[in-house]
This record gives sequence, C-alpha cells and structure tokens, in this order.
Amino acid sequence: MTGQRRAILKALEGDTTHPTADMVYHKVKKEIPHISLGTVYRNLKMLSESGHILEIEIADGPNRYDYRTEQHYHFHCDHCGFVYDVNLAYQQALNDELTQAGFLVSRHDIQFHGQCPKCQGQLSH
Amino acid sequence: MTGQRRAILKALEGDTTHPTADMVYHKVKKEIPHISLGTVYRNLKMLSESGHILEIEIADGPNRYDYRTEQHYHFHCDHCGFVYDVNLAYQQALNDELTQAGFLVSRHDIQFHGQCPKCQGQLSH
DNA sequence: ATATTTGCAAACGCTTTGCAAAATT
DNA sequence: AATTTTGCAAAGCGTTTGCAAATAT
Repeated sequence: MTGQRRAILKALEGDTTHPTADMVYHKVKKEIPHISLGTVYRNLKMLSESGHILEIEIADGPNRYDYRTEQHYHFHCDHCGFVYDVNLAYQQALNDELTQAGFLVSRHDIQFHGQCPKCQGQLSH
Repeated sequence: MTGQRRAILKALEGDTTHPTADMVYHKVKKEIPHISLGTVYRNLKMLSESGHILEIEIADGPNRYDYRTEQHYHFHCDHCGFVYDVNLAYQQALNDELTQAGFLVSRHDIQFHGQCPKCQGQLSH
C-alpha cells in the first residue's frame, strides 16, 4: 500500500460527485504533485477489482468512480452531466425473469437519463 | 440517400447479432469494396440519430447497432461476448419512482450480464 | 533481497473530423 | 449549380502498457 494508493482512496472517500479518473488525478495531485495519471488509472482499476470502490460505466463518457460499493443505480443529467445516486431497491425480479429464460445472470445495471431537479426549466444547452 | 447508406441499412436489416461498426464495415465492404470505415461510422451515427436504427452502448467495448428500434433491453454474455435481446416489458414503474423524487426522466436502459445458455457449463475462458 | 509500484511516454482501441474529390439533389 | 456525402488520413479521447527507477515488503 503506497502513499499514492492511499491518497487516491482517500480522495474518493466522502466524495459523492462520482469523479472521473482525471478529476481524481487533479485532486490527488495537490497532495502528491509528482503523481502520474497512469498511476491513478492503475490504482482505480485495482481498487475497483478488489471491491474497494465501484467503477461506473457512463454511456459516451469517461468512467466514474464511487466510494459507495453497494449495488445502486445512477441518474445521468443530460443537461449538466452530473451523476446522481438513485434510491431504488435492487430489482432482483428482473434477474429472475432472465433466469427463467435460461440465462445465468451475474448482475444487471440500470442508467436513467433526463434532467435533474436543478436543471429543469432551464433551456437545454 | 447514397448507395453506401442504403447498403449499411440493408446490412443491419434482419441482422439480430448486434454488430459493431467494424463488423458492418466488413459486411458492406463485400458489396462496396471502396467504402471507408469513416463513412460507416458517419452513417451509423446519422441513422441512429434519425431513429432508423438503435445504437447500443456496451460497457467496455465498441458500440453495437440494431435494426430493431423499439426500446428493449440487452443481455451481454461475459463468456462469448454475444449480445442478446431481452424479452422484458419496459419498466415504466422505475421512471415513475424517479419522477416522484423530482427527476425528469427521458429514458432508462438496463444491461444484464452473466452467461448465456450456450456458454453455461463451459470453463470461463 | 524480492516483489510491487511508480513516473514517464508511447501505444492502444474506438470514434470523430478536416478536406478536396465525387456523387447526389 | 448548390448541397450533401464520400474516401482518406490524421487527430481525438479515454485508457492501458513497457520499462527502468524507486518504493514497499
């Protein structure tokens, strides 16, 4: 466990904005100025594979990272680009339907799109 | 409407394998050998924006294209990589829950992962 | 002393784009 | 004749990787 990895994990802790790798890089750079972007990518990958953080795939955009690792869904605002956590129970019933059709379902993910409360009423773009 | 665009659309018609842009390119190339990959990308983009085809975002992989444009979900086999259509009703109720939370939901998408019927029982990788 | 990780830069895969030539309207 | 689209090649973006030096075990 190097200082870099610790700093990356700490940067994510308590951050609910779902930052991209580049955002994490700039945040950590303030503390460790000589850190490289490659190191950030490497550690985010490792940490998500070991289950310490969550990697969120965004349609048409860089991945985002989340300290909150329990399965949950996301809402992506098409106006401001912000990614919100969605308070919605895990839809196990959907998996069950696929199981009946012969699929072995390991997981599913749901992304919502639209406008967030803050952006409603504003001209889009 | 050029021959290229017509050929691209025809290549997709009746194809249920959700091909990538590159797969479409190779398929159309047999008919129009001098077609370029850029043209295929440009037309797939146009056709999906005009609603003639569907662009499917795949986590960690190239986009795939579908002649079937009604909203439907997909199952991605982690073993063979094949993308299946999922026979599942549109989950409007999920949108309604987000609406109650103040979001203006324009759409949602669900991706399932696991092993398809064909790959079950085989050693993974 | 050994194994792991870093910084750097180059390469990667997928997609988009600038431009002059060609095809379409 | 005016507009759109093409082929080509270069560039774009996000991400991964090879390698020698530095750090951690």
